[in-house]
Amino acid sequence: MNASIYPGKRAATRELILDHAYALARREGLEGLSIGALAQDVGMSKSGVFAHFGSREELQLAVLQAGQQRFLEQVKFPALSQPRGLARLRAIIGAWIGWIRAYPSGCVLLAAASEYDGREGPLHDKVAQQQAGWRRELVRTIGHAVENGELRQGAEPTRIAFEIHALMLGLHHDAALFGFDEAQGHAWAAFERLLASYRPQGGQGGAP
Amino acid sequence: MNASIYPGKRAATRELILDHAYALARREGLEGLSIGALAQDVGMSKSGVFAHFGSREELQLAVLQAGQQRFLEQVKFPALSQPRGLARLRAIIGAWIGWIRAYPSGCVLLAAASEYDGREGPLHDKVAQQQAGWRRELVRTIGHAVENGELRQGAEPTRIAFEIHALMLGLHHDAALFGFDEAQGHAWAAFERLLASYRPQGGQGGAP
DNA sequence: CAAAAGAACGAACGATCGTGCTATTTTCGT
DNA sequence: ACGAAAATAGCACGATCGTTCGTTCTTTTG
Repeated sequence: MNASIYPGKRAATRELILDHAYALARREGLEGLSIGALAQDVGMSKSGVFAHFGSREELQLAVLQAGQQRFLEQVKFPALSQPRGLARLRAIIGAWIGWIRAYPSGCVLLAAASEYDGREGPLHDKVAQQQAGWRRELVRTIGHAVENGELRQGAEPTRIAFEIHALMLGLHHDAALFGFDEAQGHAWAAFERLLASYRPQGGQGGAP
Repeated sequence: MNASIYPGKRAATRELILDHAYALARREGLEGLSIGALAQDVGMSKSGVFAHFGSREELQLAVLQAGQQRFLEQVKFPALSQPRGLARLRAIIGAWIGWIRAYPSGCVLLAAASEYDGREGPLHDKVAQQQAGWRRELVRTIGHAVENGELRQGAEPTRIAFEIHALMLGLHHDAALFGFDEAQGHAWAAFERLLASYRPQGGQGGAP
């Protein structure tokens, strides 16, 4: 009998390997991820693991891809149920904070951004593309909020996206080093203050 | 004849090694710093380099210490010529931004924070202590600004320090991935908007 | 200038790294 | 159930890792 469905064994064990690889990379970083340790963690031979990716770099790229998919599934997609604009932005931030709490030892994608920002090669390119893509998503949602009149006319979505992303970096940093709870309070308050200062009619700052 | 002064040869070559180690760690991260590569870079033998530190971990700790000293010399000490409060805070931020521009491939201390925040051991402790110490400095200077009446009474220095630190993390992130110039513009504007929203009488947000 | 002290070298260690190969086992269509 | 095909294991390779040890060169001291 053949109870297995489409994915087949190859894709299934590949997913299994990537699960373990993702967990390992969370602790050791993408650059600290070794095939030997991974194989032992999965319970396979080195060559068995290796054969699924063909090179260490391909494995690392696959981990990055898997991480991105998880991030989008946990942070972006749920927020799509909210109407475009401020509500969706709030949903994204909430889910993003939840994502950071779920991985207290650090987010693989962010760690990779820090590891590869100064080098060149496929890993750098992948990381840069991921970060740029996510930033674009943020900018688009903020743009919708401006179009809706939920944020002041003339507010620069690019600038606001930078500030929001910075807050999440700060939360990630503080949560890992000083504890999540206090950092979360700071981040939420800062986010609300940020929105307040970009509200229509109110607030200050921005272009002179 | 003995023209050499106090430091002696030992301390001198130790400094030389740390110079190269710091530069290497900037590219490869503290965890990617290997004694062999370092020795080749300095022009010494592996064992010669090794003898100066006794272990790789001690070398890494020494690099962290050297990085901290450079950071304080370039960012903190020059700002001490400014009067306590907002002026000194502005000087710190300016110098900090200059520090980030000077190391476009990434700051060793920040990279180390990202590398070791999820582990345990002496390196984690050192990184955590450094970050906590610097945060305390920020909080103190912001506290002076509040005492001076330059920031609104009741403003939480801890919270403001979180936001400012987050902005610098955002600048560091964006500068490395998307280019310094645009990121610098965002960071400066965000910093000024942040100060504006915490000014006495004006602004909004904060405690109800 | 000789003797003591310090610094750097060179070789070697066991371990692990990523990556090829060749068997062996497992899966799957027929 | 059997044979083709895919998946995994086993082994070996050169390289590099951190570390140790004994030797050699350089500096400082009496």
